[in-house]
Amino acid sequence: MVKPGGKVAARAAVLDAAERLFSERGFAAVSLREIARAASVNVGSVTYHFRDKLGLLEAIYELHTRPINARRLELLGEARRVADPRQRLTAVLRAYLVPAFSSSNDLAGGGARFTRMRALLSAEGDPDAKRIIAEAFDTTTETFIDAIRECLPDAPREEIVWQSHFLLGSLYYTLINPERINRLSHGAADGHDRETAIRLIVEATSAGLRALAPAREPVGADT
Amino acid sequence: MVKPGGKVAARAAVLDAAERLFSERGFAAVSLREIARAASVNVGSVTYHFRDKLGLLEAIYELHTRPINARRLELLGEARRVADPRQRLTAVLRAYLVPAFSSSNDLAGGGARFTRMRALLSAEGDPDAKRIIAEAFDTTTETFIDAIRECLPDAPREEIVWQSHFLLGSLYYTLINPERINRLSHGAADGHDRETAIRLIVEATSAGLRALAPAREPVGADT
DNA sequence: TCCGCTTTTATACATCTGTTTAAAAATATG
DNA sequence: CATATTTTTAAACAGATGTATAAAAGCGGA
Repeated sequence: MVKPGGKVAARAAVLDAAERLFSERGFAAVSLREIARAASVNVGSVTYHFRDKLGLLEAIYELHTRPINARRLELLGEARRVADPRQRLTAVLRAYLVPAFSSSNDLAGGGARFTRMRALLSAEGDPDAKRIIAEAFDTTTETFIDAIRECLPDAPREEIVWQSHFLLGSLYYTLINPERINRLSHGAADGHDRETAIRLIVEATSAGLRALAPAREPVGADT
Repeated sequence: MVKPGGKVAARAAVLDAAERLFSERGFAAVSLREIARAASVNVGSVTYHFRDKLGLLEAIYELHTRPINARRLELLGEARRVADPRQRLTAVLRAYLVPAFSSSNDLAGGGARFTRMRALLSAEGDPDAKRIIAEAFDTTTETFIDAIRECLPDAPREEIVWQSHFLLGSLYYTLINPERINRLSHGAADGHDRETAIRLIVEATSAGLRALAPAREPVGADT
């Protein structure tokens, strides 16, 4: 057991440095020695606290998975109480996105840094890492798919799956390559602007989702 | 100079093996010895033909960049001649996607394998690799953004940039994680089905784009 | 203070990395 | 065939990697 007040500053420092480096350059490309150096700690100290490089990754996941999912479900509960189906859909999508995107200042509580790390990890094929990633968020994702279906009863479920897949791809790619937005927009837009990113991903996804539902209203606002 | 008819089978074999391995596991995670082994060739032979690990990556890029861009512009030319703006938008998006997605059987001519490799590379932060990736496709992307603007004159350019960014993110994530579609859909959909993927990405993106055009922005998106 | 436990350190390990070298083999050319 | 060039090979290089080990240091409670 780790005694409170004991000299365990190293553990937190390693955890923070590892998360930062992993989120910047991925899992395989960062060495334990680099993490140790960044945390001003000996290499052996890393394996002492976390057993493995994979153990370190596990610890990072354990730190964030629960809070992010909890916050997501909390926001989802609020969203479900929105009466207007169209606004409800927006609220549901925001409930999914915001906790994954929001402030990374706190070590715990999730945030963009951790999500960026997950984006990089999902790209690396590392089979051992995949075991850790595996379905840490899938059940929550399914809950959201169900919530989306409640907003769009006529849309086929498979296509909702595709759309939410695109949402995640948009999120990940924006976290991985934000400067591409600045480049292609000639500076008119900023890819690091998280609020704008969330808003536009939500708008794009809800438009895509609504396009799935066979036109309910025969007359009315036709695009 | 490489004489035609010379025993340069090794070069092609290395190129193919490298592209396959890079597209499966990324750049940093694949070693030259692994590539050499897969191509039944000596390690020195790889550096003889390609100088570097980076030279190898350059060669793969040179093999695909031009054909893909040529095919894209060819299809774009056809798309621009579509009269109906809505159908034209769809054709423009397809012109962008199809060459990046289509058959990977031929070594040259581009395809999903090469695009998957690019998706992985864009995730790895490798600065040397970034130099090679840099803007091999950005000018083509700008051409497409202009073509989209012609279909949607009222949409602000920055938001078109964002939307095409999401399109690329959706494409990449689908190529990286196709099995997630199968998992979340409980087998009702197949993430490896390229035609469906193209169709749905096009539908989602055009819906998102069209949502930009008519209504004015409700300012200030607060929770 | 001394003791027992936790944490940190230095060091060593085998293995793998990208790259280079010089010799051997294969091929083309006269 | 003999020669010149291209291509392939085996071997070695220095450095980095993840991990293990044993000694040292730090610390809380008696």
